[in-house]
Amino acid sequence: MVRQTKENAEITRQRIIDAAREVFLSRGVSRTSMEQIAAQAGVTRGAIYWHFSNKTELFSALREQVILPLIDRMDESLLVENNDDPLGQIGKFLSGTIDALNECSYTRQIFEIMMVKCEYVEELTTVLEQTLCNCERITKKIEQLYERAKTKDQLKPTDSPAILAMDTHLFFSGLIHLWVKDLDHKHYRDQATELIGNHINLRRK
Amino acid sequence: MVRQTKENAEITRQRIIDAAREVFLSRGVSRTSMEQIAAQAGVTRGAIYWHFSNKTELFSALREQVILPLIDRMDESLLVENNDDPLGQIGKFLSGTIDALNECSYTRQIFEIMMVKCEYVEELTTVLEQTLCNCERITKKIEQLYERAKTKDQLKPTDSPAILAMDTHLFFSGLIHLWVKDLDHKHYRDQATELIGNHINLRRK
DNA sequence: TAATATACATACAACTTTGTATGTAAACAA
DNA sequence: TTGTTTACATACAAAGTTGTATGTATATTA
Repeated sequence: MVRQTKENAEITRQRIIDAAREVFLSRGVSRTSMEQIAAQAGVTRGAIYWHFSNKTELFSALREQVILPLIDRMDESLLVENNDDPLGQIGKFLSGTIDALNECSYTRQIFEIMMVKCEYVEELTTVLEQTLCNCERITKKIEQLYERAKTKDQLKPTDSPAILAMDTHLFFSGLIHLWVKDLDHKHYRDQATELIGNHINLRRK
Repeated sequence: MVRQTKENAEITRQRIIDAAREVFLSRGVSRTSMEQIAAQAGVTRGAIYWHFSNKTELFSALREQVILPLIDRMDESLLVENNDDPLGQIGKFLSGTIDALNECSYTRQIFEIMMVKCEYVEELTTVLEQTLCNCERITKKIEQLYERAKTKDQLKPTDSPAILAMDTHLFFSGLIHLWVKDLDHKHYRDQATELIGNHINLRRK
């Protein structure tokens, strides 16, 4: 097979991405060679270099396939809509993200790659900046929800929405990190929803 | 110089570790070669291979030089001693760790290496397990302090020490991660102490 | 239907990296 | 003082990795 149809080419491209995910996960991004990815995908390096100019671009494609939809999901889930339980909405947003990880092994694996099997140097430092930037956006949206919770009298009057939002964001960052690292479901994976519930309840009036 | 005294050999060994830290930080662990470390240390690969059997062992030596003292510091700082402000003691423990990062650039750099410039695969997966294990220990100690805070009537009566401890641990994990990534001191590095104070105050009766 | 662009496979050259083997001069021990 | 070990430097072999150049059969287009 030397020349495929457009559709087949797209399939090949996706197979390469999937192969990269698998090899990245077991060998780490830096240690995997194009040859290893090609072997896993059942093609030659030629195919990879035709679809991607180098390993960094392949990694970016892999990452964006999961991160962009996830960001979209977060954004729409945090839309400040008419809701008479803003505090509960925050909880649902957090556990919804965990659910997404639980339900989709692709997403889960790519999270693991990004968090413990990837080195953020040179071309990839921008990825970290993007992540921080996204954190900031989400924190602001959470703050809006806390403000609505305050007007609905769900919070303790002494607590400020800005402080609560930042605290929740830090809590959730820690949870995500430990969730990903908790491969044998010892302390975080199975308890995540409960931990989120507890965190939210600590804020209840 | 072909044969050094024991003391000089020890100096060389430390120079190699220091060089590794610097190169790891700028190029990532996987991408740095022994040759690059040797050049930075002003020796040849021969010297490195005499002191360390391979890059993994060199990395471990580098890591333990910082992690072990830090764990010791945490442990003694969390010693449940007679203290009439256990809640404040938790806060001091957390900000003390941040202070340690602020004060020692070695520690700071090695944290950065371990968190965003290193891939945890194969030989290094045990490091992640150790980290989780240590987290568990610290959470338990924090829980003890929250229990003392409860008996001292510092907490809201509805809040349980176990839940508070876990929540604090997740908060702090998130803070450390974001602190390390916040290279331009935008949102976390300069505000860390304040964030910790807010977190503790959320628990106050 | 002929020309062209596509979607790869194959081949090649250059460089890097690793581990080890060997050399060696000085420190140390007897 | 003479071996022996130490603390490296140097040399070498083997393998891996990258990017590109080139080949090629088939879609696609005009």
